Amino acid sequence: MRRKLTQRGRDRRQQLMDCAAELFAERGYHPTAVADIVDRLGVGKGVFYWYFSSKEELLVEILRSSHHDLRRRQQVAIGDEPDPIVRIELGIRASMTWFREHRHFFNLFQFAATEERFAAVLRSNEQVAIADTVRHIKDAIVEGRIADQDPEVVAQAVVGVVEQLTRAYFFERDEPDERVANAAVSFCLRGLTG
Amino acid sequence: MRRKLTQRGRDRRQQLMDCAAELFAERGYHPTAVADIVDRLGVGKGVFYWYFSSKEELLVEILRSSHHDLRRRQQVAIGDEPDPIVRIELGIRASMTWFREHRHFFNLFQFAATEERFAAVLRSNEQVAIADTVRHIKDAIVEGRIADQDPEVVAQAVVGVVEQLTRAYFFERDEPDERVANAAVSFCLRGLTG
Amino acid sequence: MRRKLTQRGRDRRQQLMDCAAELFAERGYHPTAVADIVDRLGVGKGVFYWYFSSKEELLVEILRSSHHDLRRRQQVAIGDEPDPIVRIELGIRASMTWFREHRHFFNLFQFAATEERFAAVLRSNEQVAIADTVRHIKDAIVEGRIADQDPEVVAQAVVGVVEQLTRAYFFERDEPDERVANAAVSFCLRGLTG
Amino acid sequence: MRRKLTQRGRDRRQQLMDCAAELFAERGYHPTAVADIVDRLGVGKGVFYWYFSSKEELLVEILRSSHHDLRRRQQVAIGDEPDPIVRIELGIRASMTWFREHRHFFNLFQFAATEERFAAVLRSNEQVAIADTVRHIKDAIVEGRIADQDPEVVAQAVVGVVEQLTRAYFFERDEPDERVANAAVSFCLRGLTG
DNA sequence: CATGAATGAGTCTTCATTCAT
DNA sequence: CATGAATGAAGACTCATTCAT
Repeated sequence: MRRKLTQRGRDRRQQLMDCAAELFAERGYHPTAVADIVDRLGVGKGVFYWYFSSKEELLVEILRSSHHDLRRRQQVAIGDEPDPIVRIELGIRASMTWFREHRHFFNLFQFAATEERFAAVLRSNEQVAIADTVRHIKDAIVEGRIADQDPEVVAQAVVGVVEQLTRAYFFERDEPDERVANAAVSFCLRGLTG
Repeated sequence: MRRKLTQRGRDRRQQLMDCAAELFAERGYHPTAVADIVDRLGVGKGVFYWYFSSKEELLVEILRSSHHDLRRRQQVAIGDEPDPIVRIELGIRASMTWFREHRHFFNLFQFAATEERFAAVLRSNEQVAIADTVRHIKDAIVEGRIADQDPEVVAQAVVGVVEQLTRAYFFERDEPDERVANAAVSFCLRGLTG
Repeated sequence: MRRKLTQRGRDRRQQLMDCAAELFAERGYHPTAVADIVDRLGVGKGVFYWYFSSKEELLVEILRSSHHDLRRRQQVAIGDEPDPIVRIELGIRASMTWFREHRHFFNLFQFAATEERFAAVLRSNEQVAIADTVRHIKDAIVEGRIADQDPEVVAQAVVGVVEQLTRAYFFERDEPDERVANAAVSFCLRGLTG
Repeated sequence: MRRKLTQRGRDRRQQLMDCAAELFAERGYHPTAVADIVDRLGVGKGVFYWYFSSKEELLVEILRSSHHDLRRRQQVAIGDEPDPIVRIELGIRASMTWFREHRHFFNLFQFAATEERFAAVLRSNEQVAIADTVRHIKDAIVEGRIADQDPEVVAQAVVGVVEQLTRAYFFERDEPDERVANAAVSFCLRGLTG
């Protein structure tokens, strides 16, 4: 399903992905029919299959591209900050901000984790995310800023905190950013440094 | 669909729930057909609809009953331990052990969170779990064992750490219990106490 | 798709096959939708998939079972006739009679030959038919009734004559049996004996 | 859809027909999409509809033009041979050679016979072929070379033998020409002459 | 002439649910 | 209680055909 696309083609493809991501997040992947997606865009069903070979492929693409986007955001936020602890903090805040602006992806990732064919994509995304954090943690250990511990395990713990607080406070209720982000940062940093 | 069941009836019902939970966890809720469930048990479709009024109700029941079971396990583990910090630790360890033995529920909870009709059940489950932890945290704050902070936020953080580490190390790889549980406990306690 | 069927079930299955065979023969396999078949029987679409796992499987079953039927007819006609030449003649006449009564299968076989997945079934059917004829021819050769020649090749020639005359005179026009059957028999016997 | 075509246009058109004939023969008419045809030639869909008004028309054209080709071959082979029996023999051999070199058409003719809209074309083709043979047979009867019999019926029989042997030995197995062609000829001539 | 894009009716197939026996 | 059978709406996907560029 690699096709040479004109600009118009690339735009359409993106429209489909955006629209689908929203619907998937709202109603769930399975309850959303391909017809729902194309109807919302006001195009024929054929359009969908011109750009994606299946509904499954579509979700995989969404998963991949959104992860790219999140990661780009983190890297921008971190810039070339020299202090590893601060880098972790900036990463946490950037992630929370991104999720708040893209809440639909949160649900989508959650769902993707539950079916093997999608979970595989998710795992490869998560590996990248963990590796990024691990790098900062290792730096911090080397600099003696935090205790010597398995960097991967604590990286996972940090991810867990961020995801849970994001879900609990941003989506289910509608809390102001700051307080929760601060709490996440301080819990994690204390967890890391002891 | 409240029926008076004989003992045999209650057993059948439980069989259906167990079997369905496994299948749902393996393949996902939607990809699992009612036919798959009854086929695995070698019974007719009528049996299913004798005990449950719909596939949806079945999942709701599974969600409720498994949460009950998890909570019972936590309470047994905690017993009447007087130290709130220790109670938190025991709760964390009990949860991780339970999930390790019931990994299929993990996936199931994850999925349930993604469709509103099930998410409601999950939220009410989670509220209970958070409330339990919050109680210990408040006690610890009162006793001056940990800093004064929003107990609910940190309770959520604890849940996030437990879930993420469980998923990452128990299911995706196959790590020995102890090391990960220890890491979870120490990260959380440091996060709490600073 | 092996299912234990009640008598009612077996009847339904047969109804579906008969009805489908007619439609396939009239309009062609592809142009006939599964919906056309079940509509004609006045049943729901699910019924079809209760008995056959796919439209493809249905045609394969039709092919197999109709060939069985034709062969049974030949065997009945031949009985225990001792003269191999007469056996060949009886076989030719029985085949032509059967085809005349089941003209729809003729078309169906013809179509089946054009798509590999069905052609395979057809080939295995045809092998049986050829083997039957070959047996009589060999007997005739042994008895010195016909010249020594490759029995399989002439068996194929006989089949070709029968099929072509059947098609040309029974279906496209509507000739009285006798004359054409006689012509087929005499052409073939002369072809065999020289 | 009669267009004045440049030389380049005529070539394109022929390319499309050749390519389509191959695909139709390999996979069948219905399973072959117009997209498959143009893809194989590396052109856009517009090209196809420039030269043919529909997929159906394309097959009809293929049928017609291939029959023309086969007939031309027979006429060349027969030349001005004076002996009608030899003319029949030469016709049989030419047909078998042509089919061997154009096996894809064999399948195609077979399919075309199964759907009325194409069968009509085929019938008119076949009438011509039968008429050709009938002419030779009549000549042979007049010359007293073969018995007086319905020339059309035996012409059909001859066609049947040729087609069946061609299919059975040239396509399904891969026999050397000569032996099978000889067998066809001698079976037919014996069938004719008695 | 040619292409990428679009259309949308039509196809096969699935599945939650119901029901006669 | 249990089963084999049936229902039919709904879903994913296809494809002949058309059209703007």
